[in-house]
Parts: sequence; C-alpha cells; structure tokens
Amino acid sequence: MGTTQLESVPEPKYWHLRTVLSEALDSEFSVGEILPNERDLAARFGVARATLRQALEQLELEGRLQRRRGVGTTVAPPRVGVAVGTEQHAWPGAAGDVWQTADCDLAVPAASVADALESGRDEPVHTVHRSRVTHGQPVAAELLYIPQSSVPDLSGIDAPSGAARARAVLRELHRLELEGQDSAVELGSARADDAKALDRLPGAPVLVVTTRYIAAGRTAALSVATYRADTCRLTFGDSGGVEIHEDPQRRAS
Amino acid sequence: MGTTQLESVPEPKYWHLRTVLSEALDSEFSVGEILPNERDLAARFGVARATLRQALEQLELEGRLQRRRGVGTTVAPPRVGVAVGTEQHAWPGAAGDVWQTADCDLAVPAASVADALESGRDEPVHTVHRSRVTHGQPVAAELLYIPQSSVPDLSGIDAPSGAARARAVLRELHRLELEGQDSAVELGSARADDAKALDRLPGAPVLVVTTRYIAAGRTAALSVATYRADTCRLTFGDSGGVEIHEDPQRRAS
DNA sequence: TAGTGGTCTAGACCACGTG
DNA sequence: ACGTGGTCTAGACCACTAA
Repeated sequence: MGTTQLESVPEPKYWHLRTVLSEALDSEFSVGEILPNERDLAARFGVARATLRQALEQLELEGRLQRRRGVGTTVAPPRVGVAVGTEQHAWPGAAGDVWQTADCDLAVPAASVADALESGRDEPVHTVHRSRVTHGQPVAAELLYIPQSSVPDLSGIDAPSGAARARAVLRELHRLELEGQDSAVELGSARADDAKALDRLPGAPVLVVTTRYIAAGRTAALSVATYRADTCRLTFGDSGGVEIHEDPQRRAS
Repeated sequence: MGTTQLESVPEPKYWHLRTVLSEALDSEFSVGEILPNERDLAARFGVARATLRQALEQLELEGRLQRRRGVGTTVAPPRVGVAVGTEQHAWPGAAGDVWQTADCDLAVPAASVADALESGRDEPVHTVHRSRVTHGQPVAAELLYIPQSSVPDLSGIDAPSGAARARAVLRELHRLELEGQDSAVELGSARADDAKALDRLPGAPVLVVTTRYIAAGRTAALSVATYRADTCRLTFGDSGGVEIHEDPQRRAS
C-alpha cells in the first residue's frame, strides 16, 4: 500500500546530539577528562551553541557530565549510592548517623510543614539544619522540624541556638520511642540556600526526601532532605545499596 | 568601610520570574486553569520568550505546571503519591500488584543488566514489559528482567511471547521464596519508548527505580521502573504514603 | 587577563491538537 | 486554518575561575 514512512518523526537535533555525545563519552573519554568548550563543540557539530547546550543539559541531568562556570565541562564519575532508608528505623542523630549537625533555630514554620507535623499552625517548631558529605563532596542539605511538644523538657539548656542547641534537641528526641517512619521522594529544584550548601546554582535538580518520624501515635519530627540529583542515587532496602554502578537505564536500544 | 553591596549577586531574570509566577499560581490560579500563551506572557513580563520558557521549565520540573504542544500550559494538580516500597516484600504480580502486564520477550540483555543480575553475559533473560496507571494517567513503565535460570520450568507454555507468556513467567517466579529486596532511585531522562508509554516527549525527567529481588541467595529478578518525575511522588515505608499534599519544599523564604 | 559556562535577546520555522 | 508549545539560530554580554 503505497507510502512507507521512513522517518515520519525526525529526531530533534539536540536529542540526536545527546546520543552521539553519550556514545562518545562511553568510548572515547574517561572520568574527569575535560571536554572541548561549548563554542568549539557547537562548531564541530555544526549547530548553534544553544542547541549544543540543550544536549549537554540532558547529559548533566543524567549524571554523565559536570559543568562548572569558569572551568569547563568534565566527564562525571558514576553516581554515588547514598542510603536513605533502612529496615531498622532510627532517630536522626542515632549511632551511625551520617549527618553533620550545623545549626538550630526556633520559629513558626510554613503552613505546609505545620500541617504535615499535625501541630498547630501557630506552634513554634525547632528547625535543625544538617548537611551530609560523602567522599568529600556535599550531597545533601536537610531541615529537620521538631515541634516543641515533642521535646518539652529542654530546660537547663542555655544555648539559644547553634550546634550545641541542635544536639540538645536531638538528644531529647531520642528519649521518645520511635514507632515507625515513612518517606517520600520527589523531584525539585534547589532554592538559593540549598544551592549554596550543595555547591550548585539555584534551580539545580534535586531529589527531595520527606521523612515522617512517628512516636506516640503522632508525627514527632519531620525531615526534608535535599539531595543533589546529578550525583546521587538514593538506596532503600535491606542490603545496604544495590551494587550497580553502570546506569541500568543505559541499555541497548 | 564605604561601599555596602546591596545586590552583589543579582538574581537571574528567569529565576525571579519563576518566583513571581509561582506566587501567582498559588494565589490567582486554580488547578487545571489555562495560562496565557508563552508569547503573551513574555510580552507581559518584558522578557524574551526563551527567558520566559526557562522559568516555565523550572515550574514544570517542580510539578506546578503542565505543558502540552498544540494545547497550552495548565496548572498541574498536586503530585500523586505512588507506593514503590512496602515493609512486606512481594514478588511482582502478587496479589494487590498495581502493574499491568503487557508483553514479554527473551533476549540477551545489555551488559549492565547482566552484571546486576549476576547472570552470565550470554545468558538469555526474560524481559517482561509492564505499565502502571493511577487515576487514569500512565505514571510508570517497567522492564522486569528474569534470568532463565530463575524460572527453569517453563515447559508446557506454548505462547512464545505476549501477555500470556509474561504471566506464565511471573507465575513461575512466585514458586521461589523471596528473601528480600532493595531499591534505588535516581533521576533520568525518558528515552523514546518510555516517553511514548508515559505520554511525554523524549528527554522528559523521570525517576528511575531499580529493584533487586533476592531468592536463594542471589538476584532472581531485576526491575527497572521509570516514573514520570513531574507528576509522581514516590512513597516508601510502613504507613502507605505520607499525607502531605502541599509541597513541603515550598516554605517561607 | 583570557577563557569558560550562564544568561538573554529577537527573531524564524516546525509539529501538534483542536475546531 | 489557526494557535499552541517545541526547536533552532546567531549573535551579545555577564559571572566566575585560574594563570
């Protein structure tokens, strides 16, 4: 029957470019190597710089490239697996915790946080700021919300804020019996403060992990952790991380 | 001391625009409402269309907007929570499984998949294609890899491929005793086949969930599931989903 | 100071969905 | 046929890093 459509849907240039570059990365480049600059690459492929950048953005999103202003574009190492959920639940700050406590303050949180905590919208909440570093690189920034009612006995702590105060809040939290926890993961973009902590530009893609800690039948604490999506693979489950370091999505077409 | 730097770091236009639009979405628009088209919006804000599009891309990434070619830009509903990990482990296809089996074939997989399966690089592997639909919308596409050695007794099954064959493979899988499972989540971009299944364009951001199923001390099956990052919030843990429908990241600055 | 990636512009044309 | 978002161009200037 008449017409056979050979290429009824022509591939966008940037998508084809992404594929070509991806294959070149596999075969001709090694981790850490610097690519030619964007103007040269665009000229070499005969496209506008904006089109080349669209391809590079894709590859950066997939964790294949790392771009730094003033420096250049380098081949990224495989994503690091970071454990964010284990079978045995544990309070933040428990033994083996990988987070580094930085600061603490006390304020009435945004309405969405108050609702998630099931606390009153006017109740002040302790907010502990923490950060997570793996292999010398910052991978996550966390805000940990703890209603005053969860840690009522904070008397005798003189520090009004700072790391000492943060540790005191966590210590009080451990006195409660943890009944369970659940988490959710979604895509977000780094706001200014997170971006600075993660050494990225604002708007960089991040994986937002929201964890509720349950004690005495209610939400005793809420963690909102922001992970660098370009460098991290979040692992859940019993055996402490899947052993795949090749991207399993990168399969034969 | 002389000069006080008021705005030493001027905010990029597209980032400021993102904030302005985000606040407008909160206060002046409701879910499903159609925004003015990109050319009008750009003119209204006095920027080039490309700059406006950069802001819209951010908001789409955050799940706030939905853009469809030939139609327009609409305000997206809150992300749906989809459960991807439960306390009680279960084989794919077990009672209560939310996946819809579509097809099955038998082939030697890509090297990275073979490595993750700890199967020989030349061993043929059953590949079951499944899809997941929530609230009438496709949210995920899955490839389920099952080495022949995991389901040796497939004799008497006449269908060489197709849904019937897929169900037979899953049925055989259930005869094994599941010892555990672990998962990993990372950001990826949809390839052509996934994009079509998810009703998105190639390159759309996706959350790739890789799950290993353990039986008899080895990896009996490997699942690579691709979720729409714009519409999904992946939930893990005991209580079947966090009850936050407001984005917890969207907090006061 | 030179070179990099990041931002922005003002256009053009194309693919798609709807009427 | 029309209007939408998607792709692409060829430039310009800015912010940052390192020599």
